[in-house]
Amino acid sequence: MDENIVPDVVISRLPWYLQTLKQIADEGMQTVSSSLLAEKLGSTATQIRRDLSNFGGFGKQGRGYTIDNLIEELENILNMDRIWPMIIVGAGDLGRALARYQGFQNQGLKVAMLFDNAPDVVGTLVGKLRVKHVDSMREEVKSNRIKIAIITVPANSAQEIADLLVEAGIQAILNYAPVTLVVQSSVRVQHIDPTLHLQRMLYYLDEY
Amino acid sequence: MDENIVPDVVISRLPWYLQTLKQIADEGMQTVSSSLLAEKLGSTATQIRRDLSNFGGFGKQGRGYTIDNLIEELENILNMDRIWPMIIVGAGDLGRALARYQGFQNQGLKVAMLFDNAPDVVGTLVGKLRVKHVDSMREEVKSNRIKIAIITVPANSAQEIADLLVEAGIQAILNYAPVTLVVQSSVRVQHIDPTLHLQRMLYYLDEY
DNA sequence: TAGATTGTTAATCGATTAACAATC
DNA sequence: TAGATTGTTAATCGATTAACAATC
Repeated sequence: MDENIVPDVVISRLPWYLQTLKQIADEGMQTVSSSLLAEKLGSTATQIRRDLSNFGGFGKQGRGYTIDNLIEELENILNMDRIWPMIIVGAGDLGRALARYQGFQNQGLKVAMLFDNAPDVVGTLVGKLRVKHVDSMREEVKSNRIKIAIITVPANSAQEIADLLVEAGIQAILNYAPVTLVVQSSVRVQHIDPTLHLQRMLYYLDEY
Repeated sequence: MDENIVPDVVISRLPWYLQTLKQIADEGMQTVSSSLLAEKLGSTATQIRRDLSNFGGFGKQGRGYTIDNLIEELENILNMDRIWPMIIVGAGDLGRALARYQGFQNQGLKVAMLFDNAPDVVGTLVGKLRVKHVDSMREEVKSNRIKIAIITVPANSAQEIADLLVEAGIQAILNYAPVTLVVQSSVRVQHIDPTLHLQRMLYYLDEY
């Protein structure tokens, strides 16, 4: 009973499927075949079917998938049956933009608190959130059992913040600081760095 | 003469290596072994050596790699020997944050222009850039031979903007809109979507 | 020279794709 | 029923890892 582990590559594609399914639903469709979905995603029908089959048979032969049903199944798989409170650490341009971001709505996610350490920033209002001091962060994370943190502090303090967060019980980190964070393997880290994404594409650019 | 194609997985790791090498250089070190670098990256020595060997032998047996030299080699491979001008489309919270972002400095990248279509935004100043109207975008991209665009417009207009950009000659798109863009295969797209990254981690979270 | 570490080959592992019987 | 499309098995493809001779 331990070879039922679903590969992380598969997991990483589920939110992507979900996003496009919701879009198709908005367009008023009721069902999709794996091949239609593949077309919208720039993926392949076989891969989608194989990915989904890790979790059960959600489709019907000859008919495809009921969109609303598949959306619900994916949301359950991804633990989106509740709203996960998140904290943002760093109330700079990016941290504030993320605090105001509307895109987390209906995605099982919600920014609950925003922290910084600059005296002139702490106490100011960002959207509906008042910036709290980092000194209170450990306690807030613990007592509210918060599991997810978004780091938008400068590169040189990101690791320190990450250590503090992990110690306080954070299990998932979305890191916007341009450094590779080192954490214990039970903690998930996703690194978003525009520079890295752009440089990766630079390689393929024609000279002019 | 066509089986010298380096896999994209390898290319995607080079900016990551570069980032950490620069960091190590800042700490005053002169050389690194693949195993030390691997440790800093949470990668493996073998993978680093194999990745680099796609481009030549940059190290010396028994000694490792000269950091400055390896940085230079990677920068050349990634076409970072010049500064690539980029445009940002969408001057919302995120677009403005990116326009002011200092992290593109010394990375071969520079935000050259910022576009929007809202009358009350066009003409305003963001950092040192004045927001231009989207109507002039096609012409600006063409005449300045700009190859890279960052899209931060709402989901429902992202595909339309992408089509326009590709037609104007853009070859690389960093997409922050929460939709999968469909473009011809000669154009590179990287999708940055905090929701997708977060949901991917949700799967692994403990219940409480 | 002896020790360390590279670059590379061969072995392993894992992920994608093709194909098709099952079935709506 | 006939046609369409799933879920799954087996084949292929590609990427990672192990191991070691070459060499600084």
